[in-house]
Amino acid sequence: MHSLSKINLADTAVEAIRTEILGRRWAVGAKLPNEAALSAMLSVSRGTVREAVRVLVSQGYLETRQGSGTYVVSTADTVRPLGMARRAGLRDQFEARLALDVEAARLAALRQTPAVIAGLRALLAARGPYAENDKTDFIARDFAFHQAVIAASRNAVLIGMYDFFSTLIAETIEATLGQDLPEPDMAAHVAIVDAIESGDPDAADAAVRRFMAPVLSALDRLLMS
Amino acid sequence: MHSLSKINLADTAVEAIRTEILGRRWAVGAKLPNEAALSAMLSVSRGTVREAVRVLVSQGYLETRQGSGTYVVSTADTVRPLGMARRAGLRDQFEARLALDVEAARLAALRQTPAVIAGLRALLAARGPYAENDKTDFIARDFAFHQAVIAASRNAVLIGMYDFFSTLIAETIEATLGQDLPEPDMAAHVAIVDAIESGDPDAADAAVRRFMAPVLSALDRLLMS
DNA sequence: AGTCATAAAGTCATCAGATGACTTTATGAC
DNA sequence: GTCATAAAGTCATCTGATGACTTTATGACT
Repeated sequence: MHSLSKINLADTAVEAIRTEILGRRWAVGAKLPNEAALSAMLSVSRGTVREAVRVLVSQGYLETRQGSGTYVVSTADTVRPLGMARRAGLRDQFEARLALDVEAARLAALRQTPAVIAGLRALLAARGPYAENDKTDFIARDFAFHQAVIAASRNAVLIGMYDFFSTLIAETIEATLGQDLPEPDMAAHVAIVDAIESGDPDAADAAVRRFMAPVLSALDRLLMS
Repeated sequence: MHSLSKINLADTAVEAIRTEILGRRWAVGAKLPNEAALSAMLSVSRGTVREAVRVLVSQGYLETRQGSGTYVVSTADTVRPLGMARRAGLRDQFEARLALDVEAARLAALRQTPAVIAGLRALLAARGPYAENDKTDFIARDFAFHQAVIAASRNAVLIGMYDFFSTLIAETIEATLGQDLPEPDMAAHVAIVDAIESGDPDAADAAVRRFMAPVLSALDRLLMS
């Protein structure tokens, strides 16, 4: 329970600047005071200001142009959403991933081609049934299949976010559950591909939800106990 | 089209370290070399190493403990997903937000209470019909309603991500479209609340999709031209 | 031997100053 | 009025130093 009492200067500077941006006091397109001025305003060294600014650049708020200055490029908060996701409960994380999964499957159905379907079936064949002895590899092959389903949506945003949530969920399970969740059988996997191939987004939607339902139930039981 | 030729040292350092983490060469829980060693390994100054490390801390990969060292805490890539979202097309952004919107509405239906429904209707009443003269305020009130719908899902991840995408989409429209998208009428808004109140997730799902369909069509027409 | 306070070493946090690279603005000749 | 050039402004990076905090080693004491 680390309260906010022990916070370092650079993070304080980040929050101070972020607050100015989110409060629209430095609007999009505006130029920030130079490093020396910020240093004086925040009463920290220039090095600390640079660390803070670089963090905000990496988060998409600012842009620095050597020789010119530092500018606000966006007020969209990229950090809170996924930072929040990191600290959220497993149930919330699953629900978010399911949202992406379902929408990706719908789009995949609308945009499916024979080549993509063939690729999915090939991945499913390579995945094979579960075997106790090569658990790590099996998980990797299984993940490759699911990634390919998302990729079939041809939506870069969904693809990127799905990757993030998958990794995050794996880590959260490792850290909090200490137990595996049930893995749907081959028939459930095939049903998703079939639904996408049919070109019917509602069918794809339903297939994914049927796929995930038992996993969510198992999760709820584990979180109860 | 800014190629990778002109990249600064700190970003290079960030990528170098991130690659090590993502490649599992520094596993979760592992301790990184100290700043002086990293400085030598990457052939950059300690200050530059600190900027890189702080970026990775802000992205959730690392954790620094004063007096102890720097440790890997996660391999989940938080920066690519939303960074990708930022550079993605408006269509992709809309589809991602729709995914969140639909799932949130489903959960809201499952978890609805009379108090929440009353709150939604109050927001809708306060929002009122569109009036040309107070466009800015109207948009704020409209956004407050939609936020409340998402909040009714009681899923922190969905709430955070929805905020992000809403801001992002607004900025992308401003930057690329230079034209507003059609705003669904009051009936469409009421339909969402009614569906949530009914407690039927499928109805809520459908209401949101009906709500968004004309907006997406208009977007496609604009992107075509 | 075991315990425990203390010292020492290791590491991050922060500051100060300096130089280089790049961009923007001002200057002045033509 | 145009345009090459100089000057000023600003970020990028390096070097060196000090402080704060944590971990480990030491050694006295029981």
